[in-house]
Amino acid sequence: MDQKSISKAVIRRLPRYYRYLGELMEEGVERISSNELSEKMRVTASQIRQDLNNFGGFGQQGYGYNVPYLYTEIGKILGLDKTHHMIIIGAGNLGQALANYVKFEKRGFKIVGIFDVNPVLKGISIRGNQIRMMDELPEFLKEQEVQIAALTLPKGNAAETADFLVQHGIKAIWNFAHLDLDVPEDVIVENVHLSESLMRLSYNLNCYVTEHQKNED
Amino acid sequence: MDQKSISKAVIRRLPRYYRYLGELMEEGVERISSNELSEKMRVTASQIRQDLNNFGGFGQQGYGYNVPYLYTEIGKILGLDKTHHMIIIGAGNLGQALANYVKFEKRGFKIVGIFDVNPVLKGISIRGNQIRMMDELPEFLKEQEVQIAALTLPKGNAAETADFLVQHGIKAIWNFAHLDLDVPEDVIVENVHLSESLMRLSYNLNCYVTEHQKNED
DNA sequence: TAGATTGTTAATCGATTAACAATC
DNA sequence: TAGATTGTTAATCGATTAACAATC
Repeated sequence: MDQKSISKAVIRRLPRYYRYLGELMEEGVERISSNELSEKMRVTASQIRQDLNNFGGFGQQGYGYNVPYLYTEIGKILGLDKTHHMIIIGAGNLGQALANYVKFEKRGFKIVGIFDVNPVLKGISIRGNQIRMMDELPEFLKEQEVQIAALTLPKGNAAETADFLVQHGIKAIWNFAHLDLDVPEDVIVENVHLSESLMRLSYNLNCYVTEHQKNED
Repeated sequence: MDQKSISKAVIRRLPRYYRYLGELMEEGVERISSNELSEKMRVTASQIRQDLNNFGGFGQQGYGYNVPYLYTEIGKILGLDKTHHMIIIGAGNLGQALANYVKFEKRGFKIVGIFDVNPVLKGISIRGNQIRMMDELPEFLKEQEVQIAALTLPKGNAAETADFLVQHGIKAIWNFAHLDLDVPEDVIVENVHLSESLMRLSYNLNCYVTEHQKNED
């Protein structure tokens, strides 16, 4: 499976397919055609068929797609059939919010540790995980297998901390800090830049107002 | 200014330009060429020039771009020169994390209210904002001008609450709930789907492992 | 002026959509 | 079998990159 060659645009859409199929399953829907799904999701049926066929023929001519089967298969593609161990670096508000977020665990993302540099936070328990100090991290990573580190730190310490994580074997960083991390090629970074998202919202708000005013002139 | 015709890909990149220009300003850099910036940001110089020229000629032949000027102009395009009033709907962990996030206010996003349905939370103060009950919202929106509502609710109540917000005049929703909102055309929705982001990370992790194993065979 | 670098047009590349033959 | 719907190829559309004339 040469998954590497699949375009980012397709990957971006996969979790959304997964979500809609999950909902259909909850509704007890057994099968769906690309056409029906296209109406629900407001994308073209063509795109759905193209996207799915990157990974193999999940459908059947004259029938459509079997919902539970397709759901499971997309889950496998996304690696949701495996358990991933995750640590959270930075036990501020956002870090704690992530740590409290129950649903991740349902999808196989298990939070096994929370770290911070602030001694005031030491030992505070969040859903069974006591906050640890950063200097315990190297030892911790020797004992535990951890695939993912969520980085919820102020910009100032983030670059340095990311280096530290990489040095100690972390291969994937879920980056909430407002900077682009510079990591080796084999380390995966997924960015969540909340402030950029908010700026895009603001841009569109701006647009609407100007368009609106224009029409009134 | 027919901003409506500018592609989403360009808008997605604008906040990143803004961030880099801000950093350059802090470093005291006065001017930068598209070439220098392209090396820093790891995009093509051509793309930078194309992107910026969607909004007008900010540069000067033979000189490049004036950093503070360009920073200000992109800020204006993104609407960061205006103050936006924001309310947070859902005072759970994520809602509280957003409410505590100081930096938004620096960019002109002022949190003026936090709402929840859980009476236990009533009156708790977060950075000067007491958590209010949802039934106070209509009154509140009559008195205050609010542009943006951040929706940090469980999926179950989100659709209904979004309708409620729209009915009471909210024109932009920053949606953290794991569903696609169905709103009138003139209402802006900006989605932050954390679980989808995590799935993309997981996909790439998966990929790397398989590629890696393949090479070892 | 000469050199540098933009703004902008043209060429390329990739992603989306349309069409239809294959097949359940 | 006939109807439905996929998988897949071809056509279109849009976004990115390259090239270069304009100009500071």
